[in-house]
Amino acid sequence: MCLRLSTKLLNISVASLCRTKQLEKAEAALIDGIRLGVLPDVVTYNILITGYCQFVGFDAGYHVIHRMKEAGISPNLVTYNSLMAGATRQHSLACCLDMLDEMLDRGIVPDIWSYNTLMHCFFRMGRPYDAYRIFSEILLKNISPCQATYNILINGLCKNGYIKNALMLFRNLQHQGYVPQIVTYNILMTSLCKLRRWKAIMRLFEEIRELGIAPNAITYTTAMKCCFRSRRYKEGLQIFFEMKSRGYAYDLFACCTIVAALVKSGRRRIADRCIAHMIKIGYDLDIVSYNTLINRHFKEGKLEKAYNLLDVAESRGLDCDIYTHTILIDGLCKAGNFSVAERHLNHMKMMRFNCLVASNCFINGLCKAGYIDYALQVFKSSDMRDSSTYSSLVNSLCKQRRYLLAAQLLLSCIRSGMKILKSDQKNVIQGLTRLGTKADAERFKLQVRIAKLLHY
DNA sequence: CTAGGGTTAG
Repeated sequence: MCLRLSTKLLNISVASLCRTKQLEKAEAALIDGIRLGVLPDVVTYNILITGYCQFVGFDAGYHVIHRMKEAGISPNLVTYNSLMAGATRQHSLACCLDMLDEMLDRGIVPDIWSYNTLMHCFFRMGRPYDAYRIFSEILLKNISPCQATYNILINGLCKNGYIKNALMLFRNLQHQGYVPQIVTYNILMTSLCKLRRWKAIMRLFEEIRELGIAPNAITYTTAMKCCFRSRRYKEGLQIFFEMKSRGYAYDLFACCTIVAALVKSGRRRIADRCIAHMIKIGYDLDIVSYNTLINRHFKEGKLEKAYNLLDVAESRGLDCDIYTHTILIDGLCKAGNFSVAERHLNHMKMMRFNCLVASNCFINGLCKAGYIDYALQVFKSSDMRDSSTYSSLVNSLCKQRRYLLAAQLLLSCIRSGMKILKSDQKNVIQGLTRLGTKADAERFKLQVRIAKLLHY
């Protein structure tokens, strides 16, 4: 009895250490426990597995199974569910399926969480149809879906571009008496933010209040970000103040959101106050935080400071990600150092990063500096483009009054199935008309109309 | 124990 109680205590301590990334201390606690005669049980090992999967990787988590066997403990349902979640976190469908197989081999019957996680994995891999097949399987096997099942489904639909369907599902479920959780609202708000559906987001935000559900830190951060994205800085800051008054001390997520928004809108002094606060609290800064800070220096043209910070991040063992590289390239362009920027862009391509945004920064930078012909050359030699690539080029072509070429580019943008900005279209039409080639303007309008009909 | 938030261009 006494021993069982001790194991429970051991588990609580190991869990809190694992949650806070202190895996070495967790291992030490385990050894201390054994020395005192407190034996770890299957729960202890499951907690360790979750920790290793989260902070080291799936393989490290899976390795714990061997240690369990040495200790004479058999893995259970939770063990495999945790490993499936770990595999999903690092986008390994193969490992996730392996864990399911291994589980079945051992005669363990998968529960709703095994299916939830598998469904989540398919969604994360960009395979919504397979994910949906898992959902059907849940229903066919007569396993009761839980709240999380629907959250994963709604989130997966959103992340795979089926936001309308997700919203429809959400409303249907509500109609059937399903009470959405704050998580569900957070998921929908995040997805609508990407579509810049500010009004729809604020309606959801209101709905949360009407239903009497308490918003959490995630809800506030999301709503705040939505405001900033649609350039409603006042509203965004208001949400930030409300968040503070509700007792949500700002965490790294909120800090990064607000600092990035303040830097973007030129409010550097308030941004610095926020950064100072962030550092005072003593957060363990991660690569996203460093990216935010590095970007802040680049925006002010302080390359030296930015590079120093980059060194600090690397010396702390953090890996630069796609954002770091993109921020660097953008910063170099803003400082007029195009040759180094281009070298870095090529470096990124070699490392097989997705360079669309970085390439847009480069092209946009060239345009802004007046090197439009070079920008066009880069554009033609690359197949990475989206509507904002076209927008940058069209914008600066208009400034140089090269409206015919701008018109051509806009048309090929539409013909590739991408949307164009109304303002760009207006700009080109006005330009063509002003140049006295009214026929060109009329022809362009017609061509746009036809292209839109054919491609939307 | 599993589901939701932050950073890049326009």
